[in-house]
Amino acid sequence: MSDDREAVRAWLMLLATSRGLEKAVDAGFRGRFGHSISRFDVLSALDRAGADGLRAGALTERLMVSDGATTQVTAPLIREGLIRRNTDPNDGRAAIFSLTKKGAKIFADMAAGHRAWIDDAFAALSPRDMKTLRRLLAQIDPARIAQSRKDAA
Amino acid sequence: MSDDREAVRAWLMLLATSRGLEKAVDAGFRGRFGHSISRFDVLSALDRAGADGLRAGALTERLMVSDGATTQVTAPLIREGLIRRNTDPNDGRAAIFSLTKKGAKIFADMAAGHRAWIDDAFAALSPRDMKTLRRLLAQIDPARIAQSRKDAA
DNA sequence: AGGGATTATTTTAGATATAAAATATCGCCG
DNA sequence: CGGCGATATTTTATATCTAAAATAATCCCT
Repeated sequence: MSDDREAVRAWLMLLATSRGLEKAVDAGFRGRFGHSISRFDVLSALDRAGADGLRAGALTERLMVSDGATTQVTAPLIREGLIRRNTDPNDGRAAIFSLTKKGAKIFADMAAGHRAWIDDAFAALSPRDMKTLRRLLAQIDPARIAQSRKDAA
Repeated sequence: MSDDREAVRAWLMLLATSRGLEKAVDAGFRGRFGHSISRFDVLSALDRAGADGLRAGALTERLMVSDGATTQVTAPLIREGLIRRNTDPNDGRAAIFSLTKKGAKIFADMAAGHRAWIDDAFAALSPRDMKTLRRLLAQIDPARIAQSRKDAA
């Protein structure tokens, strides 16, 4: 094991940057659209999925949250008519979520704002820097922690 | 504005990596010590502050959370005797939090686990990579978002 | 010194997350 | 074809977080 703490320092900085950006983006969405970043994530996933929509399980996977969270975050979006929830005709257990026309329109506006904010925050980085950043991030592997914990047990 | 979406792609990756690590570390702390990552952050801040401890406001600042969250996250740590809360003798409004001997001991154990987990997760990166990563992260500026939002208003 | 503005923190109300229990439906085996 | 284990989702009980109201103590001006 190395004697310094380069990895911990990098991790603390990664966490601070991510939290800072997340808060700023969330504040932006709430202020301009009255929706949280979590709801934007839902709209984004459903927008990508297209007309077929996504089953609750698939949506949960893309959002990286628990099943319960998906049920809860979709509820206000349904109430406001941005997304709809249908039961799969082939499987009565499955729920299928999809964007409404209204939801698609609002998502487009939110995505444009999001894009502009992120471009601002990353303005100091060159395209090459951003590629390097992605390459480095790709090498970080959270799964190794769970593995290491299992080995220790 | 650039025509591609390099910044958004980098941001999404940054967010996913940060969330993944945060969840893995939190699960590690909960499983091995019965404490959340938030509580670890409190112990860490107080450990650095030393015997003098930190006022509630200073602690809030270091944790990057709201005042209310600080009150709430410290409560169970006080109940379990890991930290203590004293009123500043020179200012009856101010609360001063500091580590107890028991808290310092538990923090040392948690910090060792944390260090090992992070080293594992970052194992694929060279020390030079980690310096590069920190340099790139340092150039990302969430404050530009708030600024940009204000300008637009 | 008295009293209102300021400052420090806690409390409260509401949003969002998780884990686990509950509910509902499906699919298959005998 | 009837029932039981597996699967999909929701509900419930907690844990945290934020924003704003409430509480408490200090500062400072006249």
